[in-house]
Amino acid sequence: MAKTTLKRAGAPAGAGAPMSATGGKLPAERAQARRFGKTRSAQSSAVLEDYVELIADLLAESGEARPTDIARRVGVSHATAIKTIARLKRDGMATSKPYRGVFLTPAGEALAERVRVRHRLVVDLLLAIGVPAEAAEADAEGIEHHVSDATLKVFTQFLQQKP
Amino acid sequence: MAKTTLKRAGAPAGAGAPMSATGGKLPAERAQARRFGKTRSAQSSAVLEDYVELIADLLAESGEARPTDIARRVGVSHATAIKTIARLKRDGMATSKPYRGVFLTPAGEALAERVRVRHRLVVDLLLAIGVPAEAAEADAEGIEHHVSDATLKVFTQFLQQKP
DNA sequence: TTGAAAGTGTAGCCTAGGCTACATTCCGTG
DNA sequence: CACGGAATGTAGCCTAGGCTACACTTTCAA
Ligand SMILES: [Mn+2]
Ligand SMILES: [Mn+2]
Ligand SMILES: [Mn+2]
Ligand SMILES: [Mn+2]
Repeated sequence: MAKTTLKRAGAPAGAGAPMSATGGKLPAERAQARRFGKTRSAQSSAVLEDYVELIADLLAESGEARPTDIARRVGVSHATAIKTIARLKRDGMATSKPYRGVFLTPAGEALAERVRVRHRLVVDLLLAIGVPAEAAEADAEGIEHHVSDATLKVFTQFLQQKP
Repeated sequence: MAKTTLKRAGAPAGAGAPMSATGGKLPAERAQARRFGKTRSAQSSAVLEDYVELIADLLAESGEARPTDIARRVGVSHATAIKTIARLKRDGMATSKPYRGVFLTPAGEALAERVRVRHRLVVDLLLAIGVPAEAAEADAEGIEHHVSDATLKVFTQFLQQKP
């Protein structure tokens, strides 16, 4: 086939930092990988966080949290909601008996409270810098799961000094 | 078993708004479901957006984007990277031939540019309100995928008036 | 020039989180 | 008190996005 032997481009041999032969992987690369990993891990708790927050809301509003109500509010089928509730139970966040609605364990309530506070803080910050209400609510629903404690603290300070 | 017939709690009959019998579902419920749906849809493009941005970076830095480099930067196995690249190709964002590295289509380059600008804007906003650099970088990696155009515009305005 | 190391690709497995279809249970009315 | 409709639960299917193990190709150094 006489394929022309293509030399690999870039990074010839001693490109930039010598990387000290400690097994490769420059610190900048590590840092980026760690950030992506953090994002993945935050994302993996996002759905459960939203469910716990929502269940707490329903319990506070009406005294019960039924799968169908949860499903309608989240916008998924009831079968999907029930499977997610099963994961919550598996993780010790919720309890339920057949046909009897869902309740939160102490761990679940604690998580719900943290998530609720964080949600409100994110919305308030977006509003404070001028984001329209509906966009703030919509964006916060995704953003909240990626806001670290350090960033959350800064949000709080910003909101205190502002008004 | 003599299970006491538990009456369902809450929402007795005429709770709050009459919901007009148009098939149920109060507007507030709809709005919340729509927000959750938006979040799900934003999330589903997140990984592909990050890959496209990263591939553009690698191409700019060194002229090539190889699966192993992508995998190392993202922090996943090379097999996972290759499968994601396959999705990018399926979606018309990238091209590649066996053993020859990955390139972006015009659509892929356009997406990369948008994602790059948005990423920077989110980081800059976090920095502007006082978030420490490393937290800003880490959180932005997740937040960016949930920032709407409306919110992005507000971020731009905020950054212009600030410094 | 050739062989070993590095890179690439494939196969197969797993979980999360969606869905539809169907079976079962509950509950308010007639 | 019996039904019929609503709610609940189960089964099975799908894709995304992780992983390891193994096979094949390329590249580079001896
Ligand atoms: Mn959320
Ligand atoms: Mn929320
Ligand atoms: Mn990202
Ligand atoms: Mn990014």
